[in-house]
Amino acid sequence: MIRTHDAGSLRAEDAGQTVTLAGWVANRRDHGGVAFIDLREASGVVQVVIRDEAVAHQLRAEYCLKVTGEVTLRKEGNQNPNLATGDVEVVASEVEVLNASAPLPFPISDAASSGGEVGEEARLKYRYLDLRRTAPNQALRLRSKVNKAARDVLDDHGFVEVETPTLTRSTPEGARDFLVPARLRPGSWYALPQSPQLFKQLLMVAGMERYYQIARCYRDEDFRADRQPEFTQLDIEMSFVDQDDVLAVAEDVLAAVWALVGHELPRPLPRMTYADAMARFGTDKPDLRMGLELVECTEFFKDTPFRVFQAPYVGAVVMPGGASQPRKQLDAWQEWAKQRGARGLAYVLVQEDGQLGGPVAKNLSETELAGLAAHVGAQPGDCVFFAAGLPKPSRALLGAARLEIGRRGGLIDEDAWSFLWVVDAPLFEPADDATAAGDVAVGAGAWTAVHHAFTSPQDLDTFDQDPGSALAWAYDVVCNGNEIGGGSIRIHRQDVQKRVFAVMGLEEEEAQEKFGFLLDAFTYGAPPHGGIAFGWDRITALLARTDSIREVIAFPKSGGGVDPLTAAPAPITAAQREEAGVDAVATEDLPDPTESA
RNA sequence: GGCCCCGUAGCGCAGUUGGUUAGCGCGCCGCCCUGUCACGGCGGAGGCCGCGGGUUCGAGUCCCGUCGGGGUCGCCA
Repeated sequence: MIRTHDAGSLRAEDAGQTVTLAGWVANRRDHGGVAFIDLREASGVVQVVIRDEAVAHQLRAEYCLKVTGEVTLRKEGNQNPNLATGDVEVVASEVEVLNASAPLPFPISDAASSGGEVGEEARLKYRYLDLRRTAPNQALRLRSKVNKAARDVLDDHGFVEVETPTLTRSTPEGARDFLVPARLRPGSWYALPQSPQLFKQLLMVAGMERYYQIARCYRDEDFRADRQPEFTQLDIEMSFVDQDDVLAVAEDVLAAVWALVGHELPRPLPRMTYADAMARFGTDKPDLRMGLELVECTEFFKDTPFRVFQAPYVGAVVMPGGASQPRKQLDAWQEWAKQRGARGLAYVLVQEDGQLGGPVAKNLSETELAGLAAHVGAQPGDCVFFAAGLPKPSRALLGAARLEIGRRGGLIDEDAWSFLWVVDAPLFEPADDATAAGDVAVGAGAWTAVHHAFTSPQDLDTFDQDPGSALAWAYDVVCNGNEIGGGSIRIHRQDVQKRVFAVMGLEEEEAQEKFGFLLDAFTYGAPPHGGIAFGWDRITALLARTDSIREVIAFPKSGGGVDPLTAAPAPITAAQREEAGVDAVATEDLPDPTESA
């Protein structure tokens, strides 16, 4: 090693030692005859005193230096309490410039960051400089610790870490695949895995019994703040388990990683059924850092004269203190609702005298006016928002309104951690729901899998008699309103799998074509198994207290899937096209799985 | 794909109702400075106002288009 000591480790008791340090110039204060350098490296910062003006004068920010000198106690009054090393300084006897630095595109030193936050575009283009800065650097170090914590837990539980292919076969489920041309088989393509789902099930057939992997996954979809084209899951699968076993291991992992930020997970984590979550919070990932539940009003309005409320579902959410909003703000709520695809957001204002105001009130009956505030739990001064129509979209709107109310009203405790399991998810949803929404429905039947096609029904005897109300052994874990993991107990019996495919209208031949290798594997004594996958980027972002997963990814991509640093993706040469076989004409077109008869 | 916001010096931003030479802070360059730690002082350089078109006597400013970035809805089993 070039250095003998870590700069950030020097303390008063090191005084008198001669040390050699190596690091970067974080800051320089040149006084002519004496100059001070804040030398920064991974362990921290220490002040270096340089008395040779000729040496000090040429130094600039982010020069990479080797410094030899004596650790000395700072004179009384010269200590810097803001620095861990603030009681000492290193008086340089020799300074070697290991490498000079060009002028920086943006400030790196924390002290120099007075000119405001650096834009993300600039940061990502020079990510290697961005990562020299304290906060981004710490985020990656945290991620490393998170990985280790999870590995330690799983290792203790006898898990085997297995790597699965990233060049694999396109399967028709889920998102759009990233495709890679196969040079040796012109016209054929690999797909990058959307998750290791099929492989981890094969590993259960293979007798690994307990598998995990910090797995990179690829989905070619439009981006969001919480989405990258490549992202990471902590993927887990276990044999001979039921739901409680998987949940227990998952809680062990979560407890270990949250312990890194000093939070003790309340175990066991609370559980809520999917139906409950939807009814009470309008979402399958409720944020329980605030109260304020949706109130079911369908029954209350069953004889209503108000046409809008003569609907299969009417629900409400109360905005505390919302009655005093100016008209302009109430109009803004309408705009907000319209942007989410709703017609609007009906509201009633509970005046201080208990009378109901707002445009909706005059459409309601005497009885309704009399009982409404009590039914929804509104106090004088509150505003009550309503949604009416089909249950699912209406609840979704109210659920979103609930969160918006929480944000605007500061009702969310930003320091809190709220975890819960959402269990008992439905096995199927109506396929036209999914297709109407643009989903790629697997199979041509009336039903499509909510989780995925290999998720086990809870009741193996009756699930196909009434698919709409069949429950699955499927579970999601939610933290502060984010789905941070989800999984299921899988189907391990071929007859059950066939019946599930049948409900989804998937012909046997078609199923064989698409998942034949998995179905074949299951014929050889596949064990009962199940697992879970955690959204590792989101979990790390939560732990780092940052909103964007880009902050915890070393080299993230920006909006259009572009890496601002390497400028990938990039055009290829004609020779590359030719060699890769990109333009090879397929001998026969495969049928489009989205076009169903 | 829809909607919203943002593109002005290396970075962060201001720029009035359309008006003459586009500013501020930080950074950068030069000189000075022996106890600073957001050091300080003096001087200086640096702009196709994202790009293209239009309106106008005149556009950073208004209009249309386009590109890039961020957010959001759709989408993401």
